[in-house]
Amino acid sequence: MRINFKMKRTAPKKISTAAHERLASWIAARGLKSTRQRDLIVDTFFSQTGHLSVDELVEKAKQRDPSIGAATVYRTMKILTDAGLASARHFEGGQTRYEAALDRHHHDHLICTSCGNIAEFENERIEELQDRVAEEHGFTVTHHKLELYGLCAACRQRQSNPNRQRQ
Amino acid sequence: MRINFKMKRTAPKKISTAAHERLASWIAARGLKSTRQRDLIVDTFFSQTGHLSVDELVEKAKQRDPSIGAATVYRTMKILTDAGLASARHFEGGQTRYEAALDRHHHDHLICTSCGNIAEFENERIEELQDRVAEEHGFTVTHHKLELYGLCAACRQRQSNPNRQRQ
DNA sequence: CGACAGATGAGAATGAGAATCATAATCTCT
DNA sequence: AGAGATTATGATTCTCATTCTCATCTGTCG
Repeated sequence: MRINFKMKRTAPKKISTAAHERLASWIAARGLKSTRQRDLIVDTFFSQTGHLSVDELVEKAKQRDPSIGAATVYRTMKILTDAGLASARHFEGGQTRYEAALDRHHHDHLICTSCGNIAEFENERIEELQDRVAEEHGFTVTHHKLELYGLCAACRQRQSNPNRQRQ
Repeated sequence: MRINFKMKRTAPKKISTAAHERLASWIAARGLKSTRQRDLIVDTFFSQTGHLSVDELVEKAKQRDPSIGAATVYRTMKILTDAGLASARHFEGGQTRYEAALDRHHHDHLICTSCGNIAEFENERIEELQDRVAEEHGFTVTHHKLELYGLCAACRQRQSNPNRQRQ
């Protein structure tokens, strides 16, 4: 199954200065350097919403500076992830996707296999049950992955009314 | 995180003739052919327990017939999957792992990130909650992925008693 | 400024898996 | 059993995401 994920366009996001500050101290704390490219990529990332692939990020970054290399984007996203400012997700489809993680609660995902739309949800009850299951098996859970794949409302509609809404 | 998954050694499995029969009719039904290699690979797969990577299968198969090619193992596992006799899992670590699927209930997984041990569980309540969540978001779920990562009992013990049990 | 550690970009390397292709094996029909 | 048609095999190549390498460049700190 080859899915063409698209971004979810939800609330507009203000470019968080908190993120920049946290990144700055993270970088300073371990002798890394602050560079033009890094800033540009970070800026680009935080000015988008949704779950971005590296490819998409590279494309957006190159619009601002065509000399940006893909390797740098990979490297930068790794730093952001390590600093807790982004989190990497591995949905079906083979690419890693990143989402902003600053001050975000843990959440899981609903993914439309038709249009690639990604919705998020939290469910405390499910988490509790997971912990209980783990406990019963003697496991200590460090992280988990819960992804629900299927059709979003729009795509279900489209499939049951195939005569309308064809591109 | 690079995890070295190992097989879970649970109940011994008798080499299911039911599986062979089902495969035979599947193969017959679509004009495929029954070959020595295919049989060998299928046999090898069903004589193992747990969640096997293609690599591991290739290795085991080559022990019986060194001329077996990796491509054939990939192809055969795809056929088994299509026939509903195996199911492919994509845990962290990058490789696809296959488990026998004949007459098996749906289940999810607990994965030890230290020793690679994989335990299985079913939880009807979690499934119900997932469906409810999906419904609230207008999604129709076709499949899902629930994986709990952490330390199994043995590895937790080992880590809290680091002076014992070091290799 | 100057040295040096860290960063960059291009391209090569990697690894899992799919595709290709010439050859080989199997099935069907008689 | 033999022929012909078709599928399978194994080696190799290809793809794709990601990482690595390396020569060069750039912050940073004294």
